[in-house]
This record gives sequence, C-alpha cells and structure tokens, in this order.
Amino acid sequence: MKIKKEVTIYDLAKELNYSPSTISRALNNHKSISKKTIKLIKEAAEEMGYRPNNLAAGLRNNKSNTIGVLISRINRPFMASLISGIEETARKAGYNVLISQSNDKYKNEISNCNALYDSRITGLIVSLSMETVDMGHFQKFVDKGIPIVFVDRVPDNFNSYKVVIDNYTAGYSATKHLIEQGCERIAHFAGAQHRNVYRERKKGYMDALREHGLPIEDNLIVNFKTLSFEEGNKATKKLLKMSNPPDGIFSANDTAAVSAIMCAKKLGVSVPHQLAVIGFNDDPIASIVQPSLSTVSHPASKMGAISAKRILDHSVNTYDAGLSEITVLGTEIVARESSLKKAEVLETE
Amino acid sequence: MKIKKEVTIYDLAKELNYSPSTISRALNNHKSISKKTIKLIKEAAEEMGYRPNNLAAGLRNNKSNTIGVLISRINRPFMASLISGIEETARKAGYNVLISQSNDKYKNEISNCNALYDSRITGLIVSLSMETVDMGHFQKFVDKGIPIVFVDRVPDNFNSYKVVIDNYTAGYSATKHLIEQGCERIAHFAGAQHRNVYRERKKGYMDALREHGLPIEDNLIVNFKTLSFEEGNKATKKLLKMSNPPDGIFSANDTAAVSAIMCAKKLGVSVPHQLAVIGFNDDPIASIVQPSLSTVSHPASKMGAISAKRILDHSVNTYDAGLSEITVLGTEIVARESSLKKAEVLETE
DNA sequence: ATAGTTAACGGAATCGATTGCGTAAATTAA
DNA sequence: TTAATTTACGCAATCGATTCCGTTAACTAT
Repeated sequence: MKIKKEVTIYDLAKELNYSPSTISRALNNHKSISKKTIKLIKEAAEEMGYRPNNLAAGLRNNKSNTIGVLISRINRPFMASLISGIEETARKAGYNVLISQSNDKYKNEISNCNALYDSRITGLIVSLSMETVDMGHFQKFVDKGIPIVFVDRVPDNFNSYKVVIDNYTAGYSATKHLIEQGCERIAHFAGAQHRNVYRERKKGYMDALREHGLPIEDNLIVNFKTLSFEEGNKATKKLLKMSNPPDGIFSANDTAAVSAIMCAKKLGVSVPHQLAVIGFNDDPIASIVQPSLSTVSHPASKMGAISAKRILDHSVNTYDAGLSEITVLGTEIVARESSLKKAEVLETE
Repeated sequence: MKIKKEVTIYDLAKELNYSPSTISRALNNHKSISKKTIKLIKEAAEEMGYRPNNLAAGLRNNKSNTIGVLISRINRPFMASLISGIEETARKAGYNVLISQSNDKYKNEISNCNALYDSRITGLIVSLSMETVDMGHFQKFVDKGIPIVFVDRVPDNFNSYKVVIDNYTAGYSATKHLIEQGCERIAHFAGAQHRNVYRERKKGYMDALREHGLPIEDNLIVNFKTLSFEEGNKATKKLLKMSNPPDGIFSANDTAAVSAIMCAKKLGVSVPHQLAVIGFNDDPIASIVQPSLSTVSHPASKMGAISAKRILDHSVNTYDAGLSEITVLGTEIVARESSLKKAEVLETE
C-alpha cells in the first residue's frame, strides 16, 4: 500500500512563504508573531492536515510530555481507578500516559523503569512491587531532575514526592469501629510487612487494641502473602476452628475480607453477630457480598489525579532532591452490614 | 539542583575512538560489526550509564515502538484486563503502551486519537466510545499505513483488524441455557443498539427464543443506556411487578444482572426458581453475589494479547487496507447458582 | 527629522540516533 | 602473487521542531 507523506512545518513554510521558525512560533502562539499571521498559519495547517511530530519536538526539548506509570498490575480495582485519575488530569494538560506493570517482580520493575526512562518521560508515578527493596533503579531519574511520585506503596528510604493515605489511622479506625460494635477478640489479616502500607495498618490495629484495653494475641494475627481469596478462606477456616475463635476480623484488603464472610457463612457462623468483618479498599465486591462488607474507602482516582498534578507542577528550579513532599489523603470507614452488630438490619432502597 | 548530562552515542564514540555509526550499529547488533567490538562497546555503554534516546531513534525512523490504546474507561474489569494483556505482550516485544480514555465521548475520542497520532505510535488499539458513529478520525492512520485493531466494540463500516468475541453465539447460548433450565418467559437487558456488540447479543437472544418456539415479547426487552446498577434495579422492579412477570433474565452485562438478583431477593422473588438470571462478562462480582451469578465469560486479557500481536506482526507490505482481518474468540457459559433451577445447590469447596 | 524602540520575522544550529554509500585492510581464491 | 571478496568500520545527510541571534521595517518620542 502507498503511504501518504507527512505534512511538516517546512511544507507549511514553503506553501505560505514563511520560514519554518515563524511557522513553529505561530503554532505555539509565540508573542512575536502577529495575530493575523498566527490565524493564517493555523488555518492553513488545519487545512493541509498538519499534525505536529511529538518525537521531533521531544528530541529538541529533551522531554516528551508524557507521564510514565509503573505499577504492579492494572487489573485490580484500586490500580485501575488510580490510572484512570492519572490519565484524566494528564490528558487535560496535554500529556500522554505510558503504563507498565511489574507483576510485583523486582526485575520487571527495573526493566520497565529503564524503558520509561528511555522514552524521556516528563515524570514517573510508581507504586512499588512487592519485592522491591533496593531503590537504585530510580536514581537516574533523580540525577536528571525528573520527578518521581510514589503512590500507595511507597519507599521509606528514598526522598521524593509521595501520595499516600493515612494507613495507620485507617487501621486504627477500622479496628476501633469493630471494638465499638462490641468485638473483643479481633483478628487481623495482615499484608506483607515489608511494605509500609500493610505495616502501618497493622500498627494501627495493634494500637487500637492496646488503647482500648484489649490484649494483642499473636495467633489472631495472620500474615498473608498476597491477601488472595484462597488465602483468606484458609485463614478464616483456621481461625473459626480455634477453641476460642475471634469475634471480629480486620482484613487489610477486601478480597480476603469477602472470603472471610463467605467462609463464615458456609461454616454457619453468623456475620456480623458471631463474627464482624471489616475490609479495606471498598472494591465493588464489598457492596455486593452478603452481608455487605464494611470497609475503608479511599479516593483512588483522586490519588492518581494528585500524583499527576505533582508532576505537572514540578519545577526543576525549586526542587530539592534532599527532601520528600508527602501528600496524605483521608480515608473513610464505610460501615455496612458485616460489622454493624448493634444496628438493626440496614434498609437500602 | 544540578542536572547530570546525558550520555550519548557520541560520548561513547569519543571515549572509545569509534565513529557514532559504529556505536549505533554495535548497540543494535548489526552484522557488519565484529563480535569483539560489539562486546567492547556494549560493556562501555553499560559502564558509562548510556541509555538510548527513544525520541531520537523514533524521529529518525518515524515510529516510536509504542502501541496506543484508546478505550472508554480503564476502571472496568474488562478493560483493565484487556489493557493488562496488551501491556504484557507489548512489553515482551520491547514496546511501550500509551493509554487514553474517551469516557464514551466522541469528542474525547477524536482528540485522544490525534494525541496518539502525534506521538507516532506504531499501532492503535481501539474500543469505540458509545457515541462514535463517524470514523473519519481514524483515516489518517490508514493513510499512513499505521495498523488499527478494533477490539470488542468494533465498527461495521471500517476495514481493519478486528478482535471480537462471538456475541451472537454467546447471546444465543446464554438464552438457550435459560431455556434448558426451564425458563419460558425470558427478559433481556439490552445494551445500546448502535453498538454491534449489544445488537448481536440481542439477536442471539431473539433467535434462541424463536428456535425454541418461544414468543418474543417486546415488553420483556429492556433497552438500557449504560447497563448500570441503578438502571438494572429499576428495570427489574418494573418487570417483576408485571401481571405476568418473566421467569428469566439474560442481561448484557454483569452489573445489571447482579442488580437484578439483588432486587429480586429484596422483593421476595427466589432466584433461580422464580427468576433465573444470567449475565455477561464474568466480572468479580459475579462469583460474589448470592446466589452466584451465571454469566458468559470471555478471555479479556487474551483479547488484549492478540490485539497487541496483530500490531507487532503487522507488515505494511502485505497489508491491504481494503479488507478486514477479524479474529473471533470463543466464549463460555459459566453456570452458577443464579440459573441452575434443575441442579441441586452447588457445593463449592 | 533623527535617534531609539518595538514588532515581525528569517538563518542556521541543535537535539541523538540511523543508514546509504564509500573505503581501507584483511582474507580468500586462482 | 595478484585479483576478487569480505570484513569492519567512517562520513555525512537525515528525521522535524525549536530557539538563540540577528535583521528589517514600522513606529514613537523628543
């Protein structure tokens, strides 16, 4: 098949008897070009089907109006919403969004990191893989003044922008909520403890117990690898078969929490009366499961929007690589049936 | 802050006393460079922290090793999985993935289309917005020999690659499944009829009824705008209040199907015995709702992988813009509790 | 009227990698 | 040994947009 030739600013220049510099400036609304000329050139560009070549402009300016995103997996509700938020604000500002998933593998994170770097992204938004400990692969961005925003799963030992929720308070509140509902032996489904997200939630849980005079029992704290449905199912079964089973579960995500509810039902344990459950994330499944799952909701899409804005607003001049600018977003306890022991049955229209 | 200078092939050339051409060829494993030199240069590149500039290479080659994705919204299970599949295969081949969402707005689709074009993507993967009718904005890709893969929501009137599921057969099978379970008055939650996806599902539904000697009743076919939870709830309520209510529902997506189940339960209509329900997509909520939702599952991630492969394998030489190459993937009826009137209650481990 | 400004535009280098063409040296063939 | 290849590399143009310096002409102030 035959390929149509590209229309460039040189073609426009020749056609309109202007120099390429004038064309370029006109298209960018440069002030030293008269309004009349700008109008003329833009109309001609439109008519001739001119389309700018981002690669050429990017090469010249050494940046590409592109935000890179590096996450574990896209097809999880939280991540999908996060990216959605990133994309929306980025696009409004005329930026593109490059995505890459690490599948929670350190090796993939490194190679994706390089791939994004090679594309001369304007900034990078990262949610760390489960495996990541060393941060060396991010250094080249810092050296070049390219902003990095860590979101949700952030590092402790690396200065940069960070956008997080207050996991400690969320964990504390969730646990406190169960306590207020009358729970006295609350179990915790904990995520991998080398990710501070999960560490903080657990810390909040423990402090809530302590401050309400409840003992912390090691055998009520289950350390999960992936917080999957299967893991949750297994853990719940084990807990409920104890001689002295818990009367509440605070799970670090909704998937495991839902599995707990379903497992309890199957074993004839009534939720919330014999076992109250609260999850984390407010995934769609939380409002579908029955009894509906109480959970901690957080503004995933907004986190994405803020992360993107961080990059758009980033100024190399005022940037200090030696410190972190952390944005902490609030969370909200969404109390549904799975934890409301005291309330009458909820009436939803 | 001070910015580190970039290492280029010119720096490598100077350092190693080779010409830039040799450096370039060595890094690309060109056959006219000796193994020894290649090894030498690559090691030096690694050591000096050289990183290729995709923008420069892209400009020269007039393409960017980037696949563009244009969809309605990311944060829906199907789309997230689709993108996940695209990203995985693209990355394995050394390609980046640019995403953009139209939010089902025609205007956004056009501007995103242009933005992706301006970035000189290697190929475009599209799932059309609800509003899109005119296909003019895609023409420039065709003119330039850039492959377009339409996936899921595809156009009728535009030649290109297409990756779809057999919606007609799926709709037929889903309806037939309900009939086999003993349903005699089956309603249909139909999606917007100008998108062939939904049109085909409806056609399959109607043919299944017809071929099994069941009448097609207009008042049992509900045309939805967005197949949302609220819409589904309202429609179900209306259907169940009929003097002669349906005994089955085939919904064009899971969200509306789940809402039907929940609505029926609230109204005291037993599922599946008084009302059997089958959905479409196999979203996570399908296996969580109770009774669990029977549905039509399709390989979303695989569709993404195939779409990406189409672009990677695309050859301008053998490409004929005058015809469409359509890949049709199979679907599967996942029979769960919401439709199994005959079976005993399912026992899941 | 003349110097000083401002407005409006052009020339040409530049960003970094690629590649067609050319060439010297090394190897092989005869 | 000499011609014919082959190997291994270098030269320089090229991709398209941007921008630092000009330059010319029109305009303003005194």
